[in-house]
Amino acid sequence: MSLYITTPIYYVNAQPHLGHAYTTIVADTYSRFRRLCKEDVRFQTGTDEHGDKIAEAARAAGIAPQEYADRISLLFQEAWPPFNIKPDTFIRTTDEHHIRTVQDILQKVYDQGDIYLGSYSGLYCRGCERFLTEKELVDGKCPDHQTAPQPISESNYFFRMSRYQDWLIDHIHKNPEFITPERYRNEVLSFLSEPLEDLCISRPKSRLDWGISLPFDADFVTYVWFDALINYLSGIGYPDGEEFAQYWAVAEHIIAKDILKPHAIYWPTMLKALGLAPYQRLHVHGYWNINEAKMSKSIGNVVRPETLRQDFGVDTVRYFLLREMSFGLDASFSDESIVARQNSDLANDLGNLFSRSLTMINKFAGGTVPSPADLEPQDKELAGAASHMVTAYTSHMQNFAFNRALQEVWSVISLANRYIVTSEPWVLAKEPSKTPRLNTVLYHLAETLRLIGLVLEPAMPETCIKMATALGISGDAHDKQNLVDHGCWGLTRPGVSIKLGASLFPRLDKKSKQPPQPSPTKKKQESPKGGIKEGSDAGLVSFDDFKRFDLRVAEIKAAEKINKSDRLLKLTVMAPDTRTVVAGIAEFYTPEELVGRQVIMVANLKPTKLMGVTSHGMILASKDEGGGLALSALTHGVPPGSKVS
RNA sequence: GGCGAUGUAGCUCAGCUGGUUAGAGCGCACGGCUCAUAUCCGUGGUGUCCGGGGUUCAAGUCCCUGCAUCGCCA
Repeated sequence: MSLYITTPIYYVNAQPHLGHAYTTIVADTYSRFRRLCKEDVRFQTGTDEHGDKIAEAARAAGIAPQEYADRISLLFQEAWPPFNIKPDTFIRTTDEHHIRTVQDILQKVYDQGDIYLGSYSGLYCRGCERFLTEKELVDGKCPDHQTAPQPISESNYFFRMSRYQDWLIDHIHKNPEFITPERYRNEVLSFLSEPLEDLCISRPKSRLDWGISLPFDADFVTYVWFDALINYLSGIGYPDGEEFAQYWAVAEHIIAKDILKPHAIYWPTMLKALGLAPYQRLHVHGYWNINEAKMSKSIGNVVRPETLRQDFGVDTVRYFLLREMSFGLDASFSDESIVARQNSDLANDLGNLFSRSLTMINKFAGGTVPSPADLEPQDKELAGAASHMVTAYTSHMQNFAFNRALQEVWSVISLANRYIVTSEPWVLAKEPSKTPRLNTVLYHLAETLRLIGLVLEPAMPETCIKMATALGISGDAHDKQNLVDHGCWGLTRPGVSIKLGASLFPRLDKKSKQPPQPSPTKKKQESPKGGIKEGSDAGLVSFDDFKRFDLRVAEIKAAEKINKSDRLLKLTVMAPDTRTVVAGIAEFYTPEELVGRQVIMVANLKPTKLMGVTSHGMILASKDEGGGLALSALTHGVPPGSKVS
């Protein structure tokens, strides 16, 4: 069996964040798992580089789009190796080969009549240079430019997606695993219960020229999906590459839920139009919330994978992400929870089991794994549990239930810790007559650890190398380990020498209780020498605490009363991003006198809904005894978004 | 507005096709051990299983309804 696994290609309008890291780590873990099953795996990731957001960002940065794309793409290429992730291909939509493939496919689909010229109409904002949806409008105006968008219609090319709707519904019904988990399959089916509209796949070059030219009309470029999705084919050499022949039939895509529709609807219909079989499975995962808030640039709580890695180490991050999220559902990230996982699961349970077992083999058996003698029920129980772990783990991994697969391993770790307590090797070691019994116990521990180290390899490759090395399996022998040949009990050869090494995982100091919403960019490691006790001076906060507040200068761009409220005003501020803030100042200021003012805002306050409007920050003001109110202000104007400290 | 999901211990969650005193991990309290990374093991408590109604001999589990949160669509 082979496997072709992909992550989405990441859009180069942002740097890698926790979500990218999760998808990619899942893909890598699954790749490693299938390789551990002796299968042939091809793993692809990459970057998506065309489109108006990129053209715009490049313009803002004063460089060419290609240069901009090169820069950000490089950040993605460099992000993965430190996590022990080595994709077989890193594809870019600006690759020559990709561009040619997209054009070939467009021509083919056009020739067979599935692409036609039609007209597209919508509300167009000249300032934004794009169509806005009704939802984005504020009082019928563009929130960024305060102008009413023009209803215009323009010619564009469309893909006849609707033609394949019935086929797709049928395919999803006949293949229950086509889209998993089931909730997303249901969502897609529900969407498909309404007639599909054809898909607009072009943009006139007069508006956007950063894209792939349509081969049959040089006045247009391809828009988004007909470019991006095709990476899955161009990356393996469609139409006549050897790898395409080998891997397309076994393709599985991993995505986050925000791009479900393109992958579950556009992509299969595109493939059908091309006369290709659809992919095998689509695995859809949820979002990581940060301290219960959505991760977003405007809140300023974006978590960078590299920061995490430096703070916690690769395998702790990999383990945490796989263990904490139930694949398909949202999960929440916080420094506290990752510290808790590291301490309890990794340091106390696994690390300590490993350390105490090896120490005992070293002390009580001269540093070699002894031969087991007669078995007692508890030995059989442990061996049975370890064998069962391998099969249960395998089936959970197949189903993308990484958290459950890991739980299976931890139930054996916990059993092994109990096994030590009940068999008391340190007591056995004191009586020479008990040596055979002692040897049996030590052998069982070594063998259990070998199997644990074997199955944990996909999730924690680095740790497993350390474990295998300590147990006398090193280098080449370790690389050749697999579940098929080495997944059963009893393969450790008595007499093999163990090597003591450093602890697998250090225990981390628990940070003192924190209110939610710490600044995630902050380094978690305080100087251990600092020694300042927090909370000992009632009412005083440390400078570190203060630093967690992100205070910014916000310029008020628009203000309006919120219906049904006497006190609340809805403010649109620039800091420098545009965001909505609700302030309880309507009794003191009219909307008109506020526009243009600069005030001080708490920029990383957890968003909250007031009278139905979500507020992303808090404006600072002072209320005097007489009931008056004065807004915070600066002595002279500064660039919006400047930091206040 | 339409469709759907979710609501279970302080926290995070598991509870398949309805069936004995509702579970796990973390946290907390107490006890034990000393091989080990102040680790490990044992014991313990708390739950109107979101509210209300219904079906059934029996409902956290099915049906209706209300509330809350979230998602998709419009």
